[in-house]
Amino acid sequence: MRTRGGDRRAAILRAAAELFAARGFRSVSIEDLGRAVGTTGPALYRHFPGKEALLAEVLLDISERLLRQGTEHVAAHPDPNDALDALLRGHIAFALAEPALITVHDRELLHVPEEPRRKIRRLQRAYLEQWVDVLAAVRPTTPTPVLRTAVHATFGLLNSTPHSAGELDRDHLAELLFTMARTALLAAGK
Amino acid sequence: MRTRGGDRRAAILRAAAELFAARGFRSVSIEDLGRAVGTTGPALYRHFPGKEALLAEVLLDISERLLRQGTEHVAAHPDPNDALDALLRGHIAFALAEPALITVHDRELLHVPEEPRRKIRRLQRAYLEQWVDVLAAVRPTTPTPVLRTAVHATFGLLNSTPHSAGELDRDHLAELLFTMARTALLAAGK
DNA sequence: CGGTCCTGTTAATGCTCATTAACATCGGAG
DNA sequence: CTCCGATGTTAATGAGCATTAACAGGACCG
Repeated sequence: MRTRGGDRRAAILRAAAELFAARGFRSVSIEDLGRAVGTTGPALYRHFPGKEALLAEVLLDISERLLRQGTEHVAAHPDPNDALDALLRGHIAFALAEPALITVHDRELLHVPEEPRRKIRRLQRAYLEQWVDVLAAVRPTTPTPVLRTAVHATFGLLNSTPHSAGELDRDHLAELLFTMARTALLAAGK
Repeated sequence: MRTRGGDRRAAILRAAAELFAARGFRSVSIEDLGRAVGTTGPALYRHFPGKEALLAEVLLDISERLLRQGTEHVAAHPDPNDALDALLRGHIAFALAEPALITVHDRELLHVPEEPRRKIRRLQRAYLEQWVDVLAAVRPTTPTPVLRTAVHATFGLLNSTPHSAGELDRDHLAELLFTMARTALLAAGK
């Protein structure tokens, strides 16, 4: 029994993110995951060493994508104000496109085993430092701890997206989040 | 074996919030909860009908406290600008004082059984509507769905507190959050 | 005193679930 | 055509854990 694109694996990752976001890591069984991609539970072990490793890979993937996207945006915009806007729009686009990933991302890190968790944290920290560096260029007099905290808080604001079930259409929501986040971030610098 | 204050029950609720916040509902066993308050696991059943009911009570308590506090603040400030500031400061104080409660509050609702969940949601919605009403008085021309979403996003910002491990001291953090949230909220109204 | 409620304790009970075993099937390489 | 590796399937296995049973002591009330 072969899949056309050859990516049962990718399908599992996608389904896992969705299910973990909706019901929480511990409440999703291996059998649930198998069923979601049209196989039985144990088939999963042909693709991943175990349930926790699967979660780790989901989180690793998210963190890497965010960091890579951030790096690209920063590189593409020499002016820090432009870079900041690009970071904001990029993060918002990601959050709107992949609410499940965003949800899992800050909810389930706790269930990842020690070693991959360290790596994920490193990536998350690197992503955050990108923001801090850009922000520091815009607000040179504000102490770094303040900037770091402000960026953290901004992530909280942006990642609230999945909880705001569609009262607004995508574009208005994106615009609203952009405005709020940008003003909040700049207000943080005194 | 009697407890002096007679509140084994309250101790369990406190410990549960702490443990659920740190490790997640499903990862905390009845035995863990018992041990945390100096008894064995099953003793818990003398105070709560079960683990889910215990979680429900924790969340109910939080939601009620936030709503009550909000009501008081709104009642105490006829001017909507003052009321908004009071709501902000109140929420921030709560989040800083009880990071565990805040964490559990928006992470574990999913594990609460149907019936209490409805009640908790109603309280959360009522709390949110308090903010929306006050904000609407300050920004009369902004459509309600925008205000609602903005308040949601602001909660995301404020509740990020537990994740910002102490880079800043309490007072600076509170002030920073206040400034960011206030500007974001007001910027939302065009 | 004697009984009853309250709160604990330890020892079942049963279920869910991750993981592994043992056994198919199929497609492609030779 | 045949063999092998990749991928599935179903049936153990075993652990963890919520919940319940059965039993005990102490406080308070009469």
